[in-house]
Order: sequence, then structure tokens, then C-alpha cells
Amino acid sequence: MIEVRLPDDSRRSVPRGTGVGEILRTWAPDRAKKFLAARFEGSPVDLEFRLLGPGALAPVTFEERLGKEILHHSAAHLVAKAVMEVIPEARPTVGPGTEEGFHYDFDVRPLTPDDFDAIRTAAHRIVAGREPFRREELSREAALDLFKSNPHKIRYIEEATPGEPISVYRTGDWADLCRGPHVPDTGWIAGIHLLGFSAVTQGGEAGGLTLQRIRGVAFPTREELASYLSLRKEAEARDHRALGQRLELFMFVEEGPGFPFWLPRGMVIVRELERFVMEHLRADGYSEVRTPLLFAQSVFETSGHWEHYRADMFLSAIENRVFGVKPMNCPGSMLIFRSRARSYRELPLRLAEFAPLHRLEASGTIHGMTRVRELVQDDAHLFVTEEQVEAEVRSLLAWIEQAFSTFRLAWSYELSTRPKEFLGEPAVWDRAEATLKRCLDGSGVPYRVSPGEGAFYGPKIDIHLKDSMGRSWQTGTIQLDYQMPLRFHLEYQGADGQLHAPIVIHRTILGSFERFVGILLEHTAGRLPPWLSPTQIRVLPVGERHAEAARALVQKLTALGLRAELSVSEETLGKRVRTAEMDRVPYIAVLGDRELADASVSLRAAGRKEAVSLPAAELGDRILDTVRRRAFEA
RNA sequence: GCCGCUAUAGCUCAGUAGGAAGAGCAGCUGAUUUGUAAUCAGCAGGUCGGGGGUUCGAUUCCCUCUAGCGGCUCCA
Repeated sequence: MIEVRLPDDSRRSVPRGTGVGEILRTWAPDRAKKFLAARFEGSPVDLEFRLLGPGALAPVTFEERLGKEILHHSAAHLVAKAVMEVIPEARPTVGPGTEEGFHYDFDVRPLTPDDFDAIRTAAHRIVAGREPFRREELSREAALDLFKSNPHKIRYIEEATPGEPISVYRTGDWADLCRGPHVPDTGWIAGIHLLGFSAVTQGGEAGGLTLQRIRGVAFPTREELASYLSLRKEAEARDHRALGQRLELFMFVEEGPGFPFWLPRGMVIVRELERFVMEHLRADGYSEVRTPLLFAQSVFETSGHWEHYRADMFLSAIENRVFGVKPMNCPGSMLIFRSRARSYRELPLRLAEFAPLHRLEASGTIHGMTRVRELVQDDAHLFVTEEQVEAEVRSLLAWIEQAFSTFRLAWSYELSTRPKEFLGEPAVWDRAEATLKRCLDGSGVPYRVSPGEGAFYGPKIDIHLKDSMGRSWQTGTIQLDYQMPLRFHLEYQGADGQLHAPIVIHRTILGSFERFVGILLEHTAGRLPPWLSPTQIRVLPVGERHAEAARALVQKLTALGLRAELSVSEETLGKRVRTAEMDRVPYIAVLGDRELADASVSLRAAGRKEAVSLPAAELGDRILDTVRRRAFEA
């Protein structure tokens, strides 16, 4: 008999060789249906795993991260089996579980939509078949023999740590190399759904072998899958590309791939955001500059862009010289700093520039407004002494917290450290990284460290936002730069009479207006807070005899600085309310006999179904107050 | 840039096993003057993404280019 400890600290003695699933089932029979694997002494094991010694045992369910991983990974195996049934000559490579679901990459001819349908059908049949996943441990030789027709698996076996057992999971006649654990049988993956297929490059390296990837999601039950799918459908409806078109905010043409047009209504949003940022810049001692869009090659050679970024720049030959369109604002600001002698008394010198930037992003990567070839950032360059770095970064972090809260966005921080290829002294890097870390720790925000992901000239803190489909996009950034000031020979005279190189902090808060608006639209489903709405209030006269009063009200609201529109009375009131809702107008005011009789308006606010009555005289101030506070609701 | 898929009216989409195209919404005109998410009728609107090929004939089949979509890679 051996003794097992369970999560509630109870102990039981079982015969050697008892399956952990059996122990857990008797321990908690009411919850046993949810146990898809187990942890023994901290290591994940199958429910079939037989105990040979004493130790701590705990169940694993889908609610925890490990459980999701196990189910996702089991689903990937199931899909591999489905693929093998449809295309027997396919050679599976790897199929990991991911945060959201799973994918499996196959070395196989390009898949067709018909293949995909057949694979989908096969997968559901395998679920219904409740085929067990059975673990086997093989010798290296036996494993090599089993996978002799698949060079990929042979490589994985050869790369495996010598001495470590090689395990294989069998599902019917299909066997796959796998560490495990898995769910007991394919019936546990009732909520499997294949999302799509695409080609990927093996190992992520350009020029590598092209594999076919099948992506999917998996849940223990069909109900959970159904609720996931309905959330996903909602998310698709929030796609900023569709909203931007429908709400007439921005557009693209075939002749300008990645070059956004801001339409009148979209431009209102951009200007309001600019104003939002500008107010802060003025309060924080920034000054604004504008520098040329083009520079001769030599400027980019000095800045380092020629060496590191040329492939992503638009170039132009002008009178036998090569000019580049600036992909960033920094060179211009460097030239301004260098234009005359500078004193330490001027520092920190904060130069903001909101200029159009052009980046020749690879054609396959451009994506609506979130990845464009022409963008404007709320950019600034801070020229500081080393002692000033920390205070500036802390102030930026505080501003970021405040700014992003205004938009009710969920954001995350990432600290990127020294990359393999870097300029400068490691000791300076260490100090800079320590400074950024201290600032993040000091502000108490959670953050992730990405080792080696810093820029070649310095470490950075990036802000990431997720779009409605869960894709992560970098927006704001704070980058410490010790190199560009040296390359441009920037100097200031210190209190000690000596010349010193300043440190430059490249920073944006919102990132690019394009990307920021795209993500904000997805988060709000187009229901922007009133201060950002292109139309803030629409006035609807019930009938023709109320049109004059409605027109007068619109004029009054406009005079107050609100963006107000009249919705003429040719259509039914119901139709005009519907149109206003679809246009995402946050305030809809109705004027009819009742309202004219007591000088009131009937107001429908921000997606609320019910209208409220309030005195016409109060309407403007009430909305203005919400707008001024940049609040979401009245 | 790589792989796959897609491209029909302003938008969303149907359609033709190759015989020259249709709906809803939007637009315009008229009637209706409306009480909180779609009033009715009529009209107009398309070189079926561009170019080339096969064919008596191509929106449909083939090639190619462009753009978009989904991934990958990239992303200061």
C-alpha cells in the first residue's frame, strides 16, 4: 500500500499500481466529470497513470491554465488524426496548444477548402467515437522505427534528450510522438472547432519549408464552444475596418495600399485626440516643432536608419541625390538640438512633433488602420541629462496610466532589454535597464520583460493593446537612446563648464493615431465617448411643424461648441432614431408637441433604450459637462 | 515579402454546368408629416478588380498583375 496526499490534505492508502483517475474519482465523485488529467508531485500525468510510490496528487480541470493546455493539445492530436484520415500521405510536424486554442502544422500539399471541410467532418466523427488516448513508452530505436516515414518526427526523436523516455500516444491506429498528458479519450473534446488553415514557414525562418497549419479552439463541452463562438462573432462585428467604412471615418483605395484617407468624420476624432494630448504637453513643458518629411541620405546615415531601416523607407532620387522620406521624427529633432549651443539650463528639452511618417511595411502585413504605411504619432523627443531620465520616465508612466484610463482600455507594459546586436557600453545598458525597471516597479504597474527585444540603441518600455480578435498591437513606447545623440554629436554645456552628450527619450503615448483609433473603435464597437464622437447630438423633430424649433436648438447647441445635427422630418421618427443609433450618435433629442408645450426635450443617451425628459435649457450644459470631463456617460 | 483564399451596383451578398446579371439596404423622384431601431411607390445605378489567353462566344475556364482577407515572417 502507498499513501497519497490530496489537495484538501486528506490522505488515503491505495494499492501500488492504482490509477490516479480512480483515486480522484472516489475522492470527489461529484466533480470527477471535470477532471481531465492530474498532477502527481507537481508533474502533469494522465488519469490512467499508475502510482508506484507515495506523493501529492491533485486533479487538473479545464478551469486552470494547465487543463486548457492539455485539452488544447489533445485537440491538436485529434486534428492530426483527422488529417491523416483525409490525406494519409501528410506528415505531421508539431501541434502545440496555445493560449486561445491550438494549431497543428503539416508537411503536406497545399490544402483546399474541400480538404478542410473533410478534416472538420472527420474531427467531429473522432470526437463522437470517444477513442482513448493511450500512452506508450518506447525505446529510441522503436520510436525511430515507428516514425520512419516521417523525417520531422525522426528529427524530434534525435533531438530529444538522451535517456529521457520517448512517449507515444495512440488513438486508434494513429500514433503521435508526445510528452503528454492527454485527456482520457476524444469524447472529452466535444467542443472542438476548426477555425481555418493557412501556410506557415517552418521554424518561422524566411525561406524555410512551407507547412500547412490548421488552427482551432477546443472546449470540454459544446455549450462552452457555442458561447465562445458567439463572443467571437460579436468581436468580428467590431472590426474597425468595417466600422470605419460604415461610419465614414476613413478609407483606402487600391492605388494606395496602406495609405489611409481620414474622412471628415474620422478627422474629427483625430483632432480631438490631438487636442487631448496637446493639453497635456503644454502643461508638461513641451514645445512643438515641425521638421521636413524628406532628408538627404546622409542624415539617415548619421541617424543609423540607413544601416538599420533602409529596407523599410521610401526613397526618392532628386537632382542626383538620394532622399528618404522620414520613417520617424527623431532625425529632425536631433538637427534642431544641434542647431546652436545648448546649456544644461535648457534641459529637459521636450520637443513634440506630430508629423506624417512613411514606412514601407511588407505588403502582407498591412492591416486596416492598425498596420499602415503612413501614420502620425503623438511623438516627442526629450533631451535630458542622465540624472533627469528617471523623473521623466516616471512622469510618462503616470501620464500613460491617466491617458489610457480615460479610454477605458486594457493595456499592458513590456520592458525590452539589450538585444544581441547593440551599440554602446554594456555598463550603460545595465544602468538604463535598471532605471526603467525601477520606474516600473515604483509606479506599481505589472509588466512583462522581453529579454533581447530592445532597440539597438537602448532599452524601452512598450505599451500593448489588444484588438477585438485578441491580436496584440504596440501603441505607446518609451525608449532610452544613448546612441543617436553621439552620432549627431549633440552636446550641451554643463554646470561644470564641460560639454556633455544628452540622453534622448523617444516617446509616444497613444502611439499612432491610426492604430489607436482602430483599436479604440474595436473596444467601443464604434460607440465612442461623446467628446470623441463625430456627431455628438442629433435633433429629431417629430413632424414638420417642429422643424423650426429643432433647427433653432441645433443652432444653439452648435454655438456652445457641440457637434450637433438636424435630422430632417421626411422619414418616420422610428426610422430616424434607428439611423442615429446605427450612426453611433451618443445623444438623440426628440422635439414634438409635448416638448414644445413645456420647453423640454426628450433625450435618448448613449445606447440606452429609454428616453428621459429634461428642460431644453439644460440640454447643452449637460452634454458639455460630459464632453469636458471626457466621460463616457452623462 | 512567403503560403492559402477571395474580388459581381456605393454597401452586404445571390447568380450563370460558357449564350452578354439580380436582391436587400443606401441614392434620386413622388406620395405620406410621422412619438423613440426600418412608411409606400417609382427611377437610376454594373467593361462582374486590370491585362492577356482558350473559344463562334468568357463575369464563368487558364495565365498574369493589382488589391483585400486569414496566417507566417517582420515590426525603432
